[in-house]
Amino acid sequence: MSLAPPTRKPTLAAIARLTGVSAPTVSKVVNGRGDVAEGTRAKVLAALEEAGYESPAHRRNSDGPQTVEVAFDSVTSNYSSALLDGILEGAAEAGAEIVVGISGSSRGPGADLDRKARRMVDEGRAGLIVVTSAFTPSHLAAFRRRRLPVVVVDPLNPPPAGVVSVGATNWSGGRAAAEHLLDLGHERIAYLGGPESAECNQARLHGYLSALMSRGISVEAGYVIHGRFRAESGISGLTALLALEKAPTAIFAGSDAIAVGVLREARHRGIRVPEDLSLVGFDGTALAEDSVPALTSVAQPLQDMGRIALRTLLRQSRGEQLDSHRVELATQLVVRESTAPLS
Amino acid sequence: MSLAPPTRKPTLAAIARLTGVSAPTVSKVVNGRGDVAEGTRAKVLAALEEAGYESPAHRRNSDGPQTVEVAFDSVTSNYSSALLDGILEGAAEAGAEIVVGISGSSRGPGADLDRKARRMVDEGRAGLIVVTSAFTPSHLAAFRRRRLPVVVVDPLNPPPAGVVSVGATNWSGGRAAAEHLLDLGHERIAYLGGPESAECNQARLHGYLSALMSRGISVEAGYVIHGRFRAESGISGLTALLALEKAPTAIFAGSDAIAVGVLREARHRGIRVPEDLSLVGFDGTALAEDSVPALTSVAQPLQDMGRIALRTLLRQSRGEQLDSHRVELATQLVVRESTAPLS
DNA sequence: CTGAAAGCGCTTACAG
DNA sequence: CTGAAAGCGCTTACAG
Repeated sequence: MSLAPPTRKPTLAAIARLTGVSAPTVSKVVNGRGDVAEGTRAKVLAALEEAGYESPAHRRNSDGPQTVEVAFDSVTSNYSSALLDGILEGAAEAGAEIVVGISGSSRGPGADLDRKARRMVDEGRAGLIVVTSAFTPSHLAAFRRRRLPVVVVDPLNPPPAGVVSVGATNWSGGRAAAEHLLDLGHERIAYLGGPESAECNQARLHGYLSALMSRGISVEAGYVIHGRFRAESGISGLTALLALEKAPTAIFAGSDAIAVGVLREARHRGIRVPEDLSLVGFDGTALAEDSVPALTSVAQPLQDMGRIALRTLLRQSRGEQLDSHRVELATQLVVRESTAPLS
Repeated sequence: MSLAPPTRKPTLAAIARLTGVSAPTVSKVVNGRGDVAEGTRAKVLAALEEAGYESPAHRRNSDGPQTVEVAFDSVTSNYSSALLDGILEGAAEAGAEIVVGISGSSRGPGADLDRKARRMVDEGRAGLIVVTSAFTPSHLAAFRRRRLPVVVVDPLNPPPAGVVSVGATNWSGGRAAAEHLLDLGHERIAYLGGPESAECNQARLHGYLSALMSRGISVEAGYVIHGRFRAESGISGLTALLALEKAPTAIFAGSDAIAVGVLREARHRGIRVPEDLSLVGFDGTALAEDSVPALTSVAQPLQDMGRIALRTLLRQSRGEQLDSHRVELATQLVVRESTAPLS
């Protein structure tokens, strides 16, 4: 039985003694080296956590404000801007700082990822917010090994179990959009979505499908088209829909950007919105309000999503237990000028 | 005669060898301890400087990538997004990192500023990019004292001598906009600008004035109105212009956002653009392309401006001499649908 | 995959 | 004031 030692900052050697492994092995775990048996790693990680060990890299960065890294796929969209605005707001409240980067979507995840995680530890990042990008098990491994918290906003794929994600009620939003069109008498309603595998896209699509099904309406062949969350996909999507034998009378677009593309192509072809074609967007950014006609759109609380993503990340970084691994904020259908009763 | 040693970072021990004192003594000098003879201290300091020794404290901020801080007044505009995109592009090229913040425009500059500069030094920032904000002599003092380089993009006021600024050829752009309208036969041309004191606004205004003057056309009273670079200023501006005895037949707006406001208010009032009113914007963001009718606008190369601001800052931070304290990139008038001959 | 041994750069305590 | 010696916390190279 030993007296509690004067509480000093635990050293690497102390952790070694505690776990019964050597100092070099602890060093390897701390620095995320690969050549450590999983069992050993787990044991050491637990002791590290328990004792509150801080690596030199961590230590030297932890005296200033916390720094959170944000990886966007692109920064030039109203969606990204609104989200960034919310993240910055949250950071200002928490006294944290934001480093912005573009996720190099060109390269596949690999050794690069490991380097990125290592760099982030070296620079003392509190964690990473990933926006509209894929988050794979190999990401998870690289970040978890180094105890870097991650929050994913609107992930492009279902993130591995245990990864926190923030989004909106995409399914209800999709359902609300379709119901609005159904209520206006439309039955030939198409869906022009983003990347097929994107989780938010899937949810919007299935919300739409469920609304149609519950009214006993089946979706025509060719009425569901996937692309990217960009105006170009709206242009090509409308073009494809008009080539169908039975063109739709209404379109639900998976994002405002897509809807703007539809609008542009419709104008180009002399199709009047909403007289000839009703159109609903998704996101509720300034784009929806500014376009002509103003877009009926399912609004996401993007600023709040950004703020909450930041706060959730910091909470994880402080080691707090989270209530949930998925935060979903309410969407709201905002009716403007781009939808009208079927004539 | 010894061969040049492989250039590694000089260690404390190396400095000791160089000066002929012991390592502990060098350590004392580096850490500013008092118990060192003045002569010894001087000798060691000189060697430290000469060899470019970096203390662990210093090193912790300088071994990673360079970090540049960017202060926006707001991040939710196409203007800011495009600029940020360029800045990030430049940072990726240079291996630098970007910390984004919103400049707290609410508080006046004071002791706060000094704190900010001090914090930036503590965190080892390479410098600061200021976007569309005021940069005053007291900023200059706070940053110069700490040898922190600063680059101002589209400053709201003429920055103090010696501060580097990046912008576009606003005067020529303003002149080009007005000449385009004059060429279409318009003579009653109003200017709806941003903040009166903003340098870029002044340049655009005077470009416009010079075009009118050189055709011997005088500007009606009330035809020049200042506001903010926001849609609201377009709405209020058009309202004010329509209340004049002689309403203009064409408007040159100081930004696309202002022009979009004009467009919205015009539509609201049943005024057709360009049939009843010709309209030219400024910036050439996605806003201009997406609005209906698509805006004739003076395009600024915002991405390039961002990239160049970043590169210029890093060059300063490396101590390179700059050729010029003002970098100006070319603007270009892009004619779209919002302008037509005077009928 | 593990750890004894050697080593790194720096600091401390203290004898002179 | 100075520096030989011991020590700190951590990492590296490498034998097993």
